[in-house]
Amino acid sequence: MSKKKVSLKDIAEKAGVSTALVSYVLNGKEKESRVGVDIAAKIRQIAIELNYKPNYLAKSLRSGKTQTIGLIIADISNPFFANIARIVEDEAKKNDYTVIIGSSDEDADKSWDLINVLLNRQVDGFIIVSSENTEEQIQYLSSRNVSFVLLDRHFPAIPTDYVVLNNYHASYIAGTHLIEGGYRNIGLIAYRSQLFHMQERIRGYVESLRDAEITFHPDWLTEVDFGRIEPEIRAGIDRMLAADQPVDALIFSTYRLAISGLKYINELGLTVPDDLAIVSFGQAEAFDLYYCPITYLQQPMEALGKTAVELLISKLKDPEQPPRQVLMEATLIARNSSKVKALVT
Amino acid sequence: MSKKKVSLKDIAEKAGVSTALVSYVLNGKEKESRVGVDIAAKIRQIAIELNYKPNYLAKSLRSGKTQTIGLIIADISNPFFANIARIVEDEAKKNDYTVIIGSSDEDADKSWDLINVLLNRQVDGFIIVSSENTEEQIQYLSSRNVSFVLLDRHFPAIPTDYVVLNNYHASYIAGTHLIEGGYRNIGLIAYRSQLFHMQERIRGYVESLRDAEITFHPDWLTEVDFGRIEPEIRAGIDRMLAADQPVDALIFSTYRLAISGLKYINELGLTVPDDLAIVSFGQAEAFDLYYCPITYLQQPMEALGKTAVELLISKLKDPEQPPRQVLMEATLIARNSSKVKALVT
DNA sequence: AGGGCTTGCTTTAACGATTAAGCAAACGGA
DNA sequence: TCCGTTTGCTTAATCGTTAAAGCAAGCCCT
Repeated sequence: MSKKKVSLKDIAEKAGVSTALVSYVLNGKEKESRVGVDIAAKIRQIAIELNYKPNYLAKSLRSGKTQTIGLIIADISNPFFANIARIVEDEAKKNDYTVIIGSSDEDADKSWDLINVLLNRQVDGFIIVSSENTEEQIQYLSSRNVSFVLLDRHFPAIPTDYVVLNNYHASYIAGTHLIEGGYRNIGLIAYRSQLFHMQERIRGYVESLRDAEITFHPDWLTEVDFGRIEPEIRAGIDRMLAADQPVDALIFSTYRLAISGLKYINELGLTVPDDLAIVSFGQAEAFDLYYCPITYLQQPMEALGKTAVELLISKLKDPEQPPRQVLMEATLIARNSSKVKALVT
Repeated sequence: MSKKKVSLKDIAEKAGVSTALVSYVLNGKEKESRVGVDIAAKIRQIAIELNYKPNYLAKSLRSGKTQTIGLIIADISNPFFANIARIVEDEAKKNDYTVIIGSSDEDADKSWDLINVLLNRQVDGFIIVSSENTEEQIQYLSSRNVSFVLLDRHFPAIPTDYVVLNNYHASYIAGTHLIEGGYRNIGLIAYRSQLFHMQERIRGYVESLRDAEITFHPDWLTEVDFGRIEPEIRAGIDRMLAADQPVDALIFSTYRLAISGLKYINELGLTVPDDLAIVSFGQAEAFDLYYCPITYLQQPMEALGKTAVELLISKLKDPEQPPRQVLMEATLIARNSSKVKALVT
């Protein structure tokens, strides 16, 4: 496409020098390479005149670096991840990196595909929001000495760089908040997943009950299959409400589960928070719009995204450095959906 | 990073032939290049053994093609665009293209930046959701003979390839739907924008009123500044409700306006649809979750994204072909927010 | 048998940039 | 004056791939 590009050679010819000199000057290596002051000025001048833009492909081929980061995200249609993507992109650009985003759609095969495509494209490193059953992919990258940072989710068994939420604590806070609001029979809806962040969310919830000396009732925990969210949430909520000790509050461990669950709660004609108090992970416009604004755990998205980029870039500079791990805290944004329980007199 | 890559040379050495032969074989040019059948087989064999992966950088440098598409989106945090991005990515991958996504955040300067970065990265072509005041950017690309397809928004004054919604008709349908539901005083909230798609949405609305012989009242139209959505929507709704002929129905011309508007309507304590019927462009989980599900104009996202990719790829194959324009229809999904007006007796 | 075609491969240049190595001219020191 | 250093530039190799051009051996045809 388009007009012929300006290359070093064009500048060299116009200046009557070799391409080497031009390269030295335009890369600020005039000192080390003993380039004459006047010719350097002339070269710079001509470069501007011709509006020279270096060819990244050639640069990359030579250097083996593409200044490109591969971002593999579990689900781009989730607004949380879409925002993370935007933040990562911005931050990367500030550091002169370009980001190639791929969505694995929570599918291990798609994730493999993406990794291979991006490796082929010679990305310098990865930021990865891992899906289920992708440990081997992470191991593979590790074994090939590819630089990467895990974001939002990590595998405790594999020593890697990562930036994640303190999911245990976030969940614990959510449980405690409801308990302090007078709710006693608190349910949790989570994904049926081996992913550590999900296990931690369950653990935090369970321990918040235990610390308040509330006996956890197995019926209060619904684990939902990723592929069958709708029906399993319905069944789960039904079961929770029909339990010996029916739940009076629900924690949703992700945004998507909350959306689905709230729809069903609407259908059932239940009122939030009188019939059922709600706290959810994630954040979304939908929560503001709900007739009763939803209490949610706010994740430090900016910080998560920025830190991931920082860690990766620092790793790219010095691949030998030991892995760094960052744990961040969520903030509970209390709203009406979890307001102090009305006394039943 | 990582182990040394396998190159054509490695295969050539192992097979005891020149790299040229290897290149011919692995590119399926054995016939034209008269490569011996047995040596071809041997080369292929070795390539598999060594797990050869071609170096895209070198290929691209040589060919001038990167098999990469730049996707510039007006706002990635908008779920509509995030979904479009995903569809474009999938479709591109099917055609062996990689997508680099950039969000211009509705900002012309950022859009310029992105275009330059991506041009420097030698993308083969662009798919662009234009922001306001970016005609000159489109003109520039045109004049440089860069291949691109406009998506969702276009500039009628510039002859380009594009794939957009029939915004006029969509808006007309929305208006007509409300009129048929018995609403007479219908307001529209739109962006204050010169972008053609927005103008068309306004035109469609106005003409739906005219065709129903309803006199359009200027107070019924609120145009909102992109940077000041919240306050201007509030002011606009206040004005519409205080008008001589207060509105009994509202059309939101984008998803984001609807979210903002509905929040305020909630605050005012108005009931949808009894106090105010609603129809909105865009689609989102939030609309399902609202206590009264929102009627919306469903856009053929799949088709939009896929067609854009198709047009672009076909343009890349033959850059000389005349521009093609595609107009798609929205479907009105009627729900409770616009149900037939209860008779006031 | 000698000229031309076919077959099967190699050589070489090129894409655009970087960089080690080389080389001539000018300069400095004793 | 002579040798060694510095200065200022060029040459050439390299990254991995492609493709035009070249070349030797074997074939056919008359």
